[in-house]
Amino acid sequence: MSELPLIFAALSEPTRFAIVERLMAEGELPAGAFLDDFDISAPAISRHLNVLSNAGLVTKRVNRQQRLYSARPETIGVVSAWAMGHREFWENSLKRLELALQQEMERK
Amino acid sequence: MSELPLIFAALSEPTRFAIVERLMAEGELPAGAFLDDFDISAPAISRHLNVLSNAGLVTKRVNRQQRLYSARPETIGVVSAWAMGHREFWENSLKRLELALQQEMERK
DNA sequence: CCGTTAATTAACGCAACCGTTAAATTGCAA
DNA sequence: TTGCAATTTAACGGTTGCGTTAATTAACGG
Repeated sequence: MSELPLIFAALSEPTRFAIVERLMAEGELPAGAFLDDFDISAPAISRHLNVLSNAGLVTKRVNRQQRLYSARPETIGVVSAWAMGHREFWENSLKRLELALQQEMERK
Repeated sequence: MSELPLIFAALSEPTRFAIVERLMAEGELPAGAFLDDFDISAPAISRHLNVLSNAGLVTKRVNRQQRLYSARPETIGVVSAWAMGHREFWENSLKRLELALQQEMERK
């Protein structure tokens, strides 16, 4: 029984993906902080945050009128652990990918 | 422009996730190889393989009557690279997770 | 050729997903 | 208590996703 499909489902929605990225970069933020990032209503944001919470990707903390959300490192770690578990499968390809990127950088 | 949500969407479906896992473990397999793994029809399998192909997770090769599918290391590498790009965010948590797992193993 | 095997495409139904607006909840502040 | 601010819940509608069966394509084997 793997929770990965649930995690992937939560991250498959571009708005939710962006929310998680921002939370990882900036740390704890109130729900309202995402209203300016996307052209969707507050209820839509709220539901996205709830989906992320159900997948274990964020936690909620109440402070005064605000609901403060944070990304959960453990769950991002689960994704990482899955990828690392298949490292032998993709590592050669990734080396080539990194090399290509590096050469691309140097060429500029 | 990130292709990650598309990749995550493809992996969010348990059947597709299992298909990718098997292809990574066993290498190239014909479409029919997955018929016994799940309780769904051949057309359903075919559509799942097409979704995986559109996300860049598998490639198709024709040989006689068979369509042989393989997992694409580069795309798994993209997921890995994303997780590694946020390593500083989750690494401490992952260490604790590994430690807990290790202690769990030793306790048995 | 003919029948079988392997797989896909077509057509359809149902459930889930994601958006909206309106209403409800909760805390704060005048 | 009145009202505002922050967020969620309720109710509804359109689109997408995933399954089915039936039909089609393509290649092989007698």
